[in-house]
Amino acid sequence: MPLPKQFDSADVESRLYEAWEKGGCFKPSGKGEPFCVVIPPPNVTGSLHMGHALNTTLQDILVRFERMRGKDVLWQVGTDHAGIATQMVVERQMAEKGEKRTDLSREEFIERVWEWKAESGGKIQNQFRRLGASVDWSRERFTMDEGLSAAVRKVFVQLYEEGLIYRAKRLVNWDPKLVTAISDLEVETREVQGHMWHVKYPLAGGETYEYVETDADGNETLRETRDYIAIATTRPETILGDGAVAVHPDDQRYAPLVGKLCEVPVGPKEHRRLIPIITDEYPDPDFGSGAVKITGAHDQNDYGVAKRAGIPLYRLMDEHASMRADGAPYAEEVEKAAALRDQDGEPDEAAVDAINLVPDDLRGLDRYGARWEVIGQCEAEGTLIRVEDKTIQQPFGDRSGVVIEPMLTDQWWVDAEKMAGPAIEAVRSGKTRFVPENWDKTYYQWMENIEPWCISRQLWWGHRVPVWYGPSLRKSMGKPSSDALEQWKRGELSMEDMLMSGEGPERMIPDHGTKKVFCAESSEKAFAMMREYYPTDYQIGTVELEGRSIDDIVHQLAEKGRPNLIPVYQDEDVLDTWFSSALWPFSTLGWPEETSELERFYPTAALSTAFDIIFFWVARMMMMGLHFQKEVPFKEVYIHAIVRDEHGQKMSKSKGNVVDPLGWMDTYGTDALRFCLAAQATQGRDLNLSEQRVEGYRNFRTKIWNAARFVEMNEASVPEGFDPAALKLPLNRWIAHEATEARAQVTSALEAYRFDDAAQAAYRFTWNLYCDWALELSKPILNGEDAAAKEETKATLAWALDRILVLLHPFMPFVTEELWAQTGERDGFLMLEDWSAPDLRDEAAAGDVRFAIDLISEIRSLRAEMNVPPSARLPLVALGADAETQRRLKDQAPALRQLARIEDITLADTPPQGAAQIVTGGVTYALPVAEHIDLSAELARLEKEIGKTESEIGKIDNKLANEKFVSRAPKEVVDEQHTRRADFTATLEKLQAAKARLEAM
RNA sequence: GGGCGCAUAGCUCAGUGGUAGAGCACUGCCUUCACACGGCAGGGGUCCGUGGUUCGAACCCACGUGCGCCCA
Repeated sequence: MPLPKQFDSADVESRLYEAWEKGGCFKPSGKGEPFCVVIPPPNVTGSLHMGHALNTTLQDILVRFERMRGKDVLWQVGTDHAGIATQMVVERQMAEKGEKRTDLSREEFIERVWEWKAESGGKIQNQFRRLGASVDWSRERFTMDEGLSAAVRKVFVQLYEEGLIYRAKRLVNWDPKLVTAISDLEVETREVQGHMWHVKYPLAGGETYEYVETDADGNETLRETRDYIAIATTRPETILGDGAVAVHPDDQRYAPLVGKLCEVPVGPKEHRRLIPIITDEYPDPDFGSGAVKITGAHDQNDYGVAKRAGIPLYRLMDEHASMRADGAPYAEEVEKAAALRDQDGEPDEAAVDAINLVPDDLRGLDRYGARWEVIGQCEAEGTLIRVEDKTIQQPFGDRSGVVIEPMLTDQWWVDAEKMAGPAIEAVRSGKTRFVPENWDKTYYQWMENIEPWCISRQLWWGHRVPVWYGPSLRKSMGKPSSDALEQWKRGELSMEDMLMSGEGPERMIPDHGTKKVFCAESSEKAFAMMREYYPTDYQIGTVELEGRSIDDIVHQLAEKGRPNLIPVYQDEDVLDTWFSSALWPFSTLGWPEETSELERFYPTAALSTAFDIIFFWVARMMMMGLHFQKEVPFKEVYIHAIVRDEHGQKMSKSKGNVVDPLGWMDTYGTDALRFCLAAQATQGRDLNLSEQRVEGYRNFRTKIWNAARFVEMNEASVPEGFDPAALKLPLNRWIAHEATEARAQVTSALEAYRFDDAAQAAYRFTWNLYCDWALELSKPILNGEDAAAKEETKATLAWALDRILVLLHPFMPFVTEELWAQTGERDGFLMLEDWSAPDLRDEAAAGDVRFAIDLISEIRSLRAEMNVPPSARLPLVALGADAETQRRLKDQAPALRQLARIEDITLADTPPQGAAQIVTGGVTYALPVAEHIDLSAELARLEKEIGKTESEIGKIDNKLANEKFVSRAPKEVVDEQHTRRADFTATLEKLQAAKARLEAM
């Protein structure tokens, strides 16, 4: 069946992908050197965007290349569970039916998420199939599947036991809409129009000072007596939680105030708090007033200052970023704050956090409502100096779209600093190498300044923190009297007194006021730990808090007459999705089981990803891999570009310039998109994607298709026992030579992750050598009389086409596989074909064919310039040709006749009358163009050639005249210049002779 | 403020000590029997600027200008 005229990408793509998968082509062969790549797991709710398309295409190119080279390739695929995104998707779905997550129990909700995943969670996987990704689907993993969850729990428990995971109160990015901590990655900082409010903080006790400003030369520009310090803030509502005012230690304006107290200028007048004026390197004397208010619980920078100076961190807001409404009336809370401040030593974090410094009238307002109230009060009191319009950087939650509130909360943390050491060392020592290598700087910079990693999220969907809490034990005097117990139940006796009222020997009893942590890989193990810990006469029961406090539960149990039942509960938080992704290179290979895959494929060979997740993912995989496997997770990290639109703009939904890769795949075919992405994947620069370029590569695909049709129409095929090393004709030996060169170029480019060079080398060989010259030069032979030459040429064309299919397969898997199937009797799939081929370089044959190519090109150029009609045939006269040239002319005569439309070829010592002349390869050729020749045009053309040649000779002469060049430059460079000069001079002489002959006419 | 980049043809980009390249776009010619998603030919460049190193700089170094991005 002949090849169809057109390649139908839609039909071929799905059919072939299925065939590959069915044929087991994506599975490791079990033979050869192991080569493993783990796919960066896409979000299970995600769909394919251009970044995925690029990353997946590049990986697939590498993987197909290595597979064809005979390596034992495992491309490990899977998705991550994307805690927030997935929970949101399911909640949105529920909302459509008028349901809320909290209508369900946690368990029921998680069940719903699994149902959603079963129905709709496979979208991006199918899109990977459309891209042609040769991943091993039989090993697909999901971060929430049983094995990966076991890995997560094991890692958590071990790190906890090693002290590398801990619970602490620190500042996090709090999303008040989603009501959870989120990672830096999920925070998008945007410039928005805002304001800067300048506010006076009166000095305590009405003190005054001389405020002096000077210019750069030290001249005084302002002097006044002030009884306040001015601060500037973009968030006036946080004034309520100020713990200090900070100035730069070198700022002379405020030097007299350091160590003094000033007044927080809002809240009821009679309860104004006094806060210290301190120094810190953070305030920029040139920014605002130079004095910065410090609200440690609601600002990253302030947090640092407060921590350094021991300033209390007053939390002002609740989980919805509304002003706190808990605690005692404001007057009492202020006193508590003052009492804590006056205590010696560091204030207790929890005690400070319990203090609510929001004045009674502002409690329950949202952040912005409170802001206007605060401004209003300042204005009324005259402490508002001025309001400045200002562009400010504001953090937004990328999923919720609301302003992120830096907030002090209790979270689980990984002590990343301790784990970073080996991860830094692994890159320094070259165990893991970044490509391009300058990305290691980004890695070092982050690793060396790494912050504790917040791993807990206040969600339901995810790996639940494997920690259970119960009361700790403390000593008691024995069993309390039943009277005391009754009194305690009625609330007439404190628990303490009740417990101490007992008689008999001392014993351990639960103290519900303090927590005991049980960290274990399963509830069973945790339960066993508890059983061990608690006295045998207590029962242990697991409860879900579901919004209740443990005190309430304890009380309820007591009321029900079950004081011997100890309620324990699991931590309600889940872990950051990145925590499970950090284990990806070994968890997907089966860890914690000791699998043969883990043994064989870890460390993996290469990781391909974009630079923006070096921090969030690459660095963390390095830390976890080194900690748990004692080896790096991958030997090389290829960092590819970010895909931008054709004008270099970042693609974003708001700009509306997002290109859907699937759309282009529909229009141009997957192969064209893949080739385009590879050809543009240069190192060290972003990738500006243009539709015209994809179109160009679609044309390239069509070109290959048509070349194959040409081969087919000539009934060319590779015969049994074909030996490309035994070819006779220069043309055939030449294309074998070029095929060898091309394969070498593509191979070394791919080994160096130079996808652009690899694509270009394959493109050039296919189009500019095979199609433009091999096929064209074959035509006179195929149409000629020499049967043996015909057979050899047909066989070679078919063989060379096969080489092209092999070479292009990693880039364009579909069209190449289809042609492979359609153009011969094949033993198997092209994708499993051997990449290697014998070295068939032959410079002599290459020289012969290049002679023809050069001469044909020169003649064509001359004809075009002389406006010789394409149909006209011209005789060619070689002037004083040497023996080799004569041989070549004889050999190449059919080619010259057909491709340069030469009539016949003769040798002469002097040119015929009225001939245009060209000089190439040291020989002058005359083309009697008689009726076509325009004498002056031909003279002008020759003069131009002469001018160019003279200028080249001039440049070389300058060099050679330079004594220092001759004496200091390497000999071969000098020799080369002599050779070049000789060549140019010979050409020049011949050109001048040609010109002289014309002038003589 | 700290860090990382980029600046080469109209556009998008390779090149990185010795001869300036590609693709696309552009111009002219050609429906020739694989392909007009094609063929042939052609035009087009102070390699951002200024210094320095060197026999020699688009390339190495310094400074400057402009533009990105990351961290704070």
